[in-house]
Amino acid sequence: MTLDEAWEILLKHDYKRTKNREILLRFFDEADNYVTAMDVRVAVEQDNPGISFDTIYRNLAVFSKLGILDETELNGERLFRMQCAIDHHHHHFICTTCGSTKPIPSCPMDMVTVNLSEYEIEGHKFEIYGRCPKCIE
Amino acid sequence: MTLDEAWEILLKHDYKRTKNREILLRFFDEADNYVTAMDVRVAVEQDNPGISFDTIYRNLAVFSKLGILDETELNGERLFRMQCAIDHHHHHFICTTCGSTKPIPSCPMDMVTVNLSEYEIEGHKFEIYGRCPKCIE
DNA sequence: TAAAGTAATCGGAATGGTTCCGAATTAAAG
DNA sequence: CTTTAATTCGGAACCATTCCGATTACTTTA
Repeated sequence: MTLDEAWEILLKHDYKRTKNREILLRFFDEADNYVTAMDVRVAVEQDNPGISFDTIYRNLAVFSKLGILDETELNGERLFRMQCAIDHHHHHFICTTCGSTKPIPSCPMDMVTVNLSEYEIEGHKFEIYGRCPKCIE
Repeated sequence: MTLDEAWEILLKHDYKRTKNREILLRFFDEADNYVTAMDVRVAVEQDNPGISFDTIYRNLAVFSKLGILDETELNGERLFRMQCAIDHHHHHFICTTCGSTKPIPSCPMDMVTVNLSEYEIEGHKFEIYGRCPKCIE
């Protein structure tokens, strides 16, 4: 997802164009790993040294809700990254060392044979964890 | 997994047979939903009113490490349940309201076509979330 | 472009789940 | 029965996250 697409979504939902949101989005636009709120805090320090965690978490939650960011969890920490540009639904391998990802084009939901017709499905999660080539060395 | 099997594993790894472990295992043996540490605390109150969270978490971590319990995470909370008796590897639908589960026999790892040969795979997660028939009403 | 209204931000305090710590207790081995 | 090491307790500490009241910054409207 590009910066412009993100802003388009935000403005459409009546969120204002603020300096902090621009800083956050720019950061995620360049990073392509999953990062924590603390990572974000450190990374945007030169742009806004006094940015509060309240602001970070509040906006990350908004971005996540609107589908601008992807969110997952590892060892009790929340991780965020820019939503992939790839148009069709897919999943990821996630490096547990650096947070980098590799897309997995297929979705296991297509192959689930169990009868869940009486169940109300809200979502699903498929992720492969490990170490990427760079982090193995 | 039965109580006896759990104890067999624990003793084999030189963990002692204590009252608290027995209480915890008995509880998980009867419950078949994913529960939080707080749920455990409340549930075992009559057996040991003064049981500390330290004891609960410490033992749950041991059980989880030894494969006696299954562990997952939902909305920032850790959830535990007795490891399934089903012998072959599988996954679960998890009710976000009551924590009950339904097995999904297939594993998406069998169908992943992406080349991950240069990656070191540590694990994977496939879960479907939603509401079970009982909780829909 | 000034004023008004509302959203967003800040700093710090509060929260909630989890872990740590030293002292006391308990299980297993000798 | 003693000894030794693991386990437990209670409470403090920790850490990520959220809440709060006061302040600041957008956007709209005139």
